[in-house]
Amino acid sequence: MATDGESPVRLAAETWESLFRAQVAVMRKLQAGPAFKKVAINEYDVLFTLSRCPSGWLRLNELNDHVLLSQSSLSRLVERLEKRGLVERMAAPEDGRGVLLKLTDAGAELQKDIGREHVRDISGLLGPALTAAEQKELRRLTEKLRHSVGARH
Amino acid sequence: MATDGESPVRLAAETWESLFRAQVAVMRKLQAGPAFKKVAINEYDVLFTLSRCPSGWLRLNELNDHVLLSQSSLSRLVERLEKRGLVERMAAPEDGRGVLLKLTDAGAELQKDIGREHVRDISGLLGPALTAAEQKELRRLTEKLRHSVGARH
DNA sequence: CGTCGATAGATGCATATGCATCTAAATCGG
DNA sequence: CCGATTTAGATGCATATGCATCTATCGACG
Repeated sequence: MATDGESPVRLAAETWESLFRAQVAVMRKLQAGPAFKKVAINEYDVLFTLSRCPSGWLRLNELNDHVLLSQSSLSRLVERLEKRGLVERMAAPEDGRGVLLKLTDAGAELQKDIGREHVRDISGLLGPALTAAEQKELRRLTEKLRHSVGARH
Repeated sequence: MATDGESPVRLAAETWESLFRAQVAVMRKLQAGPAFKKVAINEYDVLFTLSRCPSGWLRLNELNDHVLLSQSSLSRLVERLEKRGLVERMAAPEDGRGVLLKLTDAGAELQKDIGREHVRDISGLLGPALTAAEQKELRRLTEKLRHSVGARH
């Protein structure tokens, strides 16, 4: 009946704590980069997500699942991006309540510019920290975690 | 000269993306719990960090390294906690500029209450998602990442 | 010592965020 | 088909956040 000296609950708490702190540490560095003088990190996240969207158009509520922001905050964030000419709104054709979003050309270009720098910064932080195999394993574990958590509706 | 079809830079970006999204997904669930009606998650984080501090007292600037908040925001967050009687301030004895922080009894009790529930929620999210071995590996990798990132002055 | 640059925190001010609520459109039940 | 419920998004309002700046202290150096 010997245990490994650590309860499952405690292990989960420590794992989350460690994941969270790592995220804070990396995020701090990334936010400090010069790219995020032009757009806040949440705003960039929206531009990035739109850039990955195959059809180009994305519903506001789908976007909201992706981002750590309340519905109202996202609504206003998008309003700001629209005022800056970075995104375009359109009423959803199949749902009169819905709003579709798309990057403008200026938005797509800005995303690419910042994205390039951002990716370089990320690589500069993760590269020296973890081997390629470790990064792959970390990616696998966090994907698994995300899908499991997201699955419980 | 065959590669595995993925550049190091791209791998790092995907790894970070995955880590970040997992953090968002988990954080969303945790924030929705009833515990965080009483204190915001950042506020809880401060109470938690103070509760782990061996001497009980912690410098404000050390606390700031831990939390994803600007110096001024932390200053005001602590001010709020003090007004609510959850923490106590003291001038640092060895540094006339510094401020030391400590939980009050009420603060310690609140932290424990919320902490219990929080840990249960975390366990409920990570437990079904990852095996114990996977959690340990995730903890190891994120610790390694954090230390590497934090190390660069 | 006295001056100068650096560091710890606090504060004014503009902006971002979240909660509660509102409107409009879709969906459900009879 | 109509009223009731649910869902998507917008908005008023209070609060939280960040940037720039200010004050006070520390530490280095002449």
